[in-house]
Amino acid sequence: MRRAAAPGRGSATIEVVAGQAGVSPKTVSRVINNERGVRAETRERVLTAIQQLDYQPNLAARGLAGDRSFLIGLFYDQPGDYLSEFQTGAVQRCREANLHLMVEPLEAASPDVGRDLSTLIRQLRLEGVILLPPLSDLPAVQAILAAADIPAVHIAPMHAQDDAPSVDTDDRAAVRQLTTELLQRGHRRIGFMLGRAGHRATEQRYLGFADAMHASGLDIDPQLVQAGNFEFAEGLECARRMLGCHPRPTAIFASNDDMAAAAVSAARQMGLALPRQLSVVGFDDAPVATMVWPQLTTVRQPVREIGRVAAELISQYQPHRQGWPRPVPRRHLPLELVLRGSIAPAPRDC
Amino acid sequence: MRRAAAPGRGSATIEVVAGQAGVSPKTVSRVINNERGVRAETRERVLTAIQQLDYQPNLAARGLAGDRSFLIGLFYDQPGDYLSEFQTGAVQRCREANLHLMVEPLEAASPDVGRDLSTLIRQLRLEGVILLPPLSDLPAVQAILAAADIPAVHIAPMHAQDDAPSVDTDDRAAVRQLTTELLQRGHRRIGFMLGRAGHRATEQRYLGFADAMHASGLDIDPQLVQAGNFEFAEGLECARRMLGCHPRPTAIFASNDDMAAAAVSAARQMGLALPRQLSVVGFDDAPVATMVWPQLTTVRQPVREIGRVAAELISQYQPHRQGWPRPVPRRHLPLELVLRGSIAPAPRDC
DNA sequence: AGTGAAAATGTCAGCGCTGTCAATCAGCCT
DNA sequence: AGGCTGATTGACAGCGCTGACATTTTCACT
Repeated sequence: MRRAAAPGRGSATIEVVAGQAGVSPKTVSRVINNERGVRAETRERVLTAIQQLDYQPNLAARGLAGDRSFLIGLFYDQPGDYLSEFQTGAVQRCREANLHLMVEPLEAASPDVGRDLSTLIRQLRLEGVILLPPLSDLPAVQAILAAADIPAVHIAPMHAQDDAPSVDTDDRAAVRQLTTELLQRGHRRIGFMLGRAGHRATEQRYLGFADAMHASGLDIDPQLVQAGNFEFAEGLECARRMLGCHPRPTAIFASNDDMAAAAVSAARQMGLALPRQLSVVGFDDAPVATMVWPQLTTVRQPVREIGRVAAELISQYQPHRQGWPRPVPRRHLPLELVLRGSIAPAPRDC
Repeated sequence: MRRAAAPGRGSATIEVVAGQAGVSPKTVSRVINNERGVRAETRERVLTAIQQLDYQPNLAARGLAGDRSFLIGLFYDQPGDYLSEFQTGAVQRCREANLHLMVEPLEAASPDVGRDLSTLIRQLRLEGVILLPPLSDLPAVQAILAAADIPAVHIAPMHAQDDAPSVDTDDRAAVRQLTTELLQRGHRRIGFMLGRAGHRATEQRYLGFADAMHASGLDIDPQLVQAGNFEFAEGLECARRMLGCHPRPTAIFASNDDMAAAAVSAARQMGLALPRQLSVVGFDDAPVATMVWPQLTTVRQPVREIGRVAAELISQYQPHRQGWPRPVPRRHLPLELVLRGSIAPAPRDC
């Protein structure tokens, strides 16, 4: 039995469009889905009808009939600026591909991470997922995804999977270059503040630092390498420990801007004049980078662009062909060095 | 013709569950949708079958048959910490209600804001939307929503609509209290830095300041009220202008922490000792509040909780009854004052 | 003009649920 | 026991679209 149509809501159906264009519903469907095998003139006619009727295909019906969902999942562990920038980029790209993005929190540390993910995937029938670090490196997550045969794009994974595309930036080179800037300004004792364990960024940024030091024939004083976790409070402790060393470092490279800001703060509290007595470098070009004085020399990440690219990669997956194009796509996005007032030549008296 | 089922993907259908439980599919449907009129014992049997088969109803099919989408839209204009905290809370609540959240950027300033919104609503067939400021005050947006008959929850709207629920916090009272703290410490010349025009927060926070000043019989020096826009850079300018006044203010109340941090920075650059020569107060308890020295006295917003409540309100809408419960739900969430080192007694010599 | 192959278009069932309404059942009264 | 009422349950079509396959059209070439 035919029920009353919802009043006003929703738009015309595909049949109405077909009538208006003088073709069968199937042909309209072909046009909507951009299938080949429709004469240009016919396509034009259909498109016109769609416009005239302001027709929007019914997602649920398309999904049910075609066994699709048009949904991409974006999973994150930590809310924050990074996430919201990233998702803004990803949504933009999804719109162009006529996909939609479901942004979902997922606790990396929770023992239920697998079950939670699994439920979401099956409930939403996601066509693909994007994993933000550190989720991109969780074996439990990868297992679920593989079992469900869901394509995943990993953002800055520590260990790139052979069969999973990834997007990252060359943090190592950027840190190497910025460390070299410090070396060129005469710094020899440089402290390094590590990020949270288990992140690619943590590893790569340190390696870049080591690269530059070794290339200049300098040894790294283990006392001057402190384990932070990307957070300000921890950065404060690290900085204090470093600045308590003798001889004191003349520069500190922090793995992100929050910790760099902490270094600035700690130094100031110890009465040091910045940047004369201490140079500080950070990473991310976070808002705080321009909120401290002197403003931080840092590295700008194109976060929104990374989001855009991640969404683009997902849409390259061919479900019914062989899956990912070969070789599996990997994108490395360029980083931009941002030189600001927080670095200066090394003091003489050191 | 029956096509081959997708291999492995997806779960059992409602028919399989019905078979296992020895009831008709319709009864399973009743249980899933929590309809009344199912005997407790029958319900139990169905639930068991669902568990055993790990059945997940097909969203697309439910949507198509029931003319629903199970989707709530969250629209934002500005990415950032606020957004990502908010959405985390909203998603949590949505999960409990078996709804899903689509987070979508929408440029408030764009002339296409209406068209963009309209497309999204019709494409996704959203069942409700949450509007973050300043979208919550855009007439164009409200018109679209009303025309499409979509329930909307407004977050911190300037002008609460009679027929639209809203969630907000009593910024006015919080600022009044904190201003009083300054007054009690002997401050008389207090500068106030406004937020971006068009936000409820901007208006309410200023009113709270004015309340406290007037309650103490003090006049507000127009020179000491400067128009910022919630951003650090602008805050820096505002602070410089204020601190250039004679006599200099002994305290500055900024409408958010970024601008308060700017005030700290500006004061420091002018050689003032903080908090001895200048007290500073912010709002939000943003990360930067504990990254500057001295740490900012501020107001903590329960952002995640606001998100949760917004999602809860949306699910109170009764599409086929009279719409919103009466009176239209409005929630005011409590704010927490956070007293930190950035305020001190007013200096004598002023 | 006639032929065959490829291109374009159409037909129709069915995706997995839920709305409508009909059928059945349990409990209660006379 | 029979009849009545309200509570449960079931039968069935159809939501709007797309997959598989059938049919028609087009067009190059004989």
